[in-house]
Amino acid sequence: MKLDKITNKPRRYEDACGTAHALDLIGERWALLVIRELILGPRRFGDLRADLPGLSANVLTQRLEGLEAAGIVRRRKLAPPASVQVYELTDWGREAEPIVLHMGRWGARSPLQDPNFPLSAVSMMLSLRAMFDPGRADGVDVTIAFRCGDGAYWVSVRDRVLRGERGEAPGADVTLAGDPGAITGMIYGLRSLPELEREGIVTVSGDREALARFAAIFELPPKACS
Amino acid sequence: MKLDKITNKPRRYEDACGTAHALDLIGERWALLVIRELILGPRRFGDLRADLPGLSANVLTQRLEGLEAAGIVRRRKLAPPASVQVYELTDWGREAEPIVLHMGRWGARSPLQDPNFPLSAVSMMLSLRAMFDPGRADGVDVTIAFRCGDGAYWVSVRDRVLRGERGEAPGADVTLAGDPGAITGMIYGLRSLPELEREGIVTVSGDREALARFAAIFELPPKACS
DNA sequence: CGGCATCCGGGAAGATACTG
DNA sequence: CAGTATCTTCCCGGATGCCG
Repeated sequence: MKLDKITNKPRRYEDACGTAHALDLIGERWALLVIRELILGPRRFGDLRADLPGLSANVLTQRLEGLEAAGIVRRRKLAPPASVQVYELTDWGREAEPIVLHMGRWGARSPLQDPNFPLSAVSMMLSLRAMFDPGRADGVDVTIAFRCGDGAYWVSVRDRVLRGERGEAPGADVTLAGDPGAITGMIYGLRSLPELEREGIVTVSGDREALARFAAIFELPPKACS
Repeated sequence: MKLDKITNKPRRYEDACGTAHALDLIGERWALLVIRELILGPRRFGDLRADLPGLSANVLTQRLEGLEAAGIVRRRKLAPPASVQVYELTDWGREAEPIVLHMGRWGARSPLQDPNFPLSAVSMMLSLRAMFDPGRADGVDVTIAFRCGDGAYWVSVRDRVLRGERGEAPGADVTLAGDPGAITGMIYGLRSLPELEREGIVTVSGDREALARFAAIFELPPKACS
């Protein structure tokens, strides 16, 4: 947390409201996006930097320190022979996920949003979580593997439940490789798959019918008329 | 919205993620608290200043301008003879309420929160909305009126549904007058009502049994062990 | 390479005073 | 009452360099 030079205490809103206190903890610039990148599991300093392009190293250090002091993030050293340091959410930190998802759904309705900016793989996964509607998933049973950069992710829909994690997919019907933003745009019906394949942005292998059934579940919320 | 001197465009995260874009819009300091104060209806510039001590006039002006440009807040001139200007949420802005409530519930679990700071009347009302648990409201039928400063508010529980607004209560069982923070602390069982009355911080008139049934519904979430 | 300290410029936040 | 103008403080973000 940021320390005030005079009082040597974190700068706060000095408001007993829980929302205000939450903003004391996660309201600083980049803080919630760091949390977003940690929702799918532990990550290294460099991973975070790579997925948050505008965030400089010193600010990332400050945020991680603040979030750790607040009990939201924990740093852990992996056992040898890996012996690398990773950052992960605490149990309570993980409970901030609904905040991230709610903000995502709400923000997606903004008329000012620009879908042409880069999208991290974690954001792609969380976007699917946020936009999943069990009412449209009737009878769908599909597992999809994603390969984005050197990261592997997967999602499955079954019994009207969506699951998704980082790692290798257990028996995927179809594998998508490419840019997360392009993949997400395709799933939401904003970009055509043949075109993306023709341009080499996305490659597909496996059951394309399964992919179509999966994509049919998702729909972007309508823009708020401004 | 804030404008960058070089590009003359608002400073953004440049991230296609909906969460990041939401932060572009409401992530600036004080923005979400301004929204919080508007959730229960239109307010005047001076009302907002009074309920957000610490927020200076120029920053409030900037936030209101930014939120208006984003389509979250609208400024409206009341019809004569009132003829005063008020700020209110747009339909889409009102949909940010779940974000505020989620953050409130989550922030209330922080071990670092200090309930001794002042609490606005709107925060008191939203806190009740956030902490209401229909499962504990079985058979409760109570309406409570609040008088905080010169503002009137009310809540009712009936058929396991909580309602609450600004204004005069339609047939309240009991009326509470005093500081919102003290009232909230009493409802959550953190402060004793007899003591608050003895010290003149809260005054009660009406059916005290109804108040007790109402208060029994509410319980603060456990602190996250840090 | 990963993590962190330090310096610097620009700009946002905060306090105060002032105006219609 | 509803803002605006001004000034100061401090945070953000970039660059650099140190150390394991």
